[in-house]
Amino acid sequence: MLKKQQLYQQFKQDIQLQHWAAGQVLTQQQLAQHYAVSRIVVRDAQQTLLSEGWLTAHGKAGMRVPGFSAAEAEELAMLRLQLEPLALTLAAPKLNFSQLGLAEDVLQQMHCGKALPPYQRGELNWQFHRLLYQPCDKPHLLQLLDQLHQQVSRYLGYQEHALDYAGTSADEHQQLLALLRSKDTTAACALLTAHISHAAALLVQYLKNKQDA
Amino acid sequence: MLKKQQLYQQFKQDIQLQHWAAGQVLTQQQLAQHYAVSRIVVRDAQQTLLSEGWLTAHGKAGMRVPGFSAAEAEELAMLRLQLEPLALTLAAPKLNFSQLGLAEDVLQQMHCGKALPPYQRGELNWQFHRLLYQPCDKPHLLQLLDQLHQQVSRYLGYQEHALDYAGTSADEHQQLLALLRSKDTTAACALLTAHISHAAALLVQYLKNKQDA
DNA sequence: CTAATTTAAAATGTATACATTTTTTGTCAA
DNA sequence: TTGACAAAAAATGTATACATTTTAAATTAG
Repeated sequence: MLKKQQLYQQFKQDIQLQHWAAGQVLTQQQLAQHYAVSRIVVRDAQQTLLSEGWLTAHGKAGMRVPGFSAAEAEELAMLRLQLEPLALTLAAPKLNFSQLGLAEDVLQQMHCGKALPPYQRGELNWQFHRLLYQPCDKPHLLQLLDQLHQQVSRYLGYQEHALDYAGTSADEHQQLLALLRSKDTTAACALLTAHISHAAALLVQYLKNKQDA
Repeated sequence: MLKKQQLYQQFKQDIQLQHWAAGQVLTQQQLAQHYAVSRIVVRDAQQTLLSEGWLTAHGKAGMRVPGFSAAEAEELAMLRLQLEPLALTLAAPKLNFSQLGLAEDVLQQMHCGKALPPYQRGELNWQFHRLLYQPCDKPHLLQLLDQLHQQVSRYLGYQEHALDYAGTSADEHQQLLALLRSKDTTAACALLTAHISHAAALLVQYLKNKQDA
């Protein structure tokens, strides 16, 4: 596999697991040495991670590991609420049973085996949602959603530790599939909206508490 | 100035002016030679342009200059309509007169001097809108909008040649400012929606005609 | 002691050279 | 002729070396 991609994944995962502290400033050389690759490889991965929000620019030299805030979590939820129901509305009429089957497979992977690491859980969760939106056939919309979920997944470490949300989330996912199978697009979108709001509210609440302490 | 940024701007502009034909496949070496820089510089610019949609991937080697389609123009308009009124709603209450003044300055630059090249006209147009949205204080929303307008600006060459829209557009911009000055957020959003729809409809119509011919 | 300027160190930008992968070309057998 | 396979060409990935820019430190003037 390409070193650039290896580093990209490893580094992203390390940020999510908070092996690099929020606020810390990192240099290309530091990372090149730490991960035992040349600076070129770091530069390539860096640019991608910057554009995806896993890193933020820090003056002209260095990149900063971004922190977490309730305000940001709230904004991301707002944007999801603005775009995901739209995607589902467009996609629902075109969803066939084989696609719903794929989504169900992902769901099973997600909830049967216990104790998945956060990055894997987040990956599967987005795979599930993505499969439902895919048939909307709007590449730019799907790309924006991919980006948003990159951001959201930064917070998944928190959700994992703080919230006992897995059970409710599983139920909501199953209900969503049932509504889509019965072609009740309106109800599916309403449920999706509630699903996103619910998850976001818990996360925001947790972050606010943590902020006070 | 950094060569990477020089190349980034020059190349983007060349694509917009269709000096590189849509569908054409370009290699790093080709571009490095053509623009007289090293491949490293091309790689850096390439990655940015890929993530912004000015180029698309083409297998494992080479990058393709993307084409234009009515469907894509329609999708971009849909996304603008979904996000820009939201941004304006959030920003309008916080807009002060000095900010509105800045916007008016941009408008003057845009419509007084005649015959601006397309990339400059597009830049100013987005500067105007961006100034109005800025106070919403939602970095991710603003970032998504920046991206969307990168895409839209790819089409600006067409708008320039095909549509005699400048007059109407100028009027709508002035009206929008007036409504914002009088703190009529609702009306401003309605006008913004009409403004985006109007411009998009003309562009889509033009592209559909061209597609038939 | 503060602030400004100079100097050294460190970090990033860029070019070149080499390695690996991918694409194309050409050959041969069915 | 067609298709599979092998070899050559071309393109991208990666490392190293050097240039430029940026940051930090040190020095000196006020």
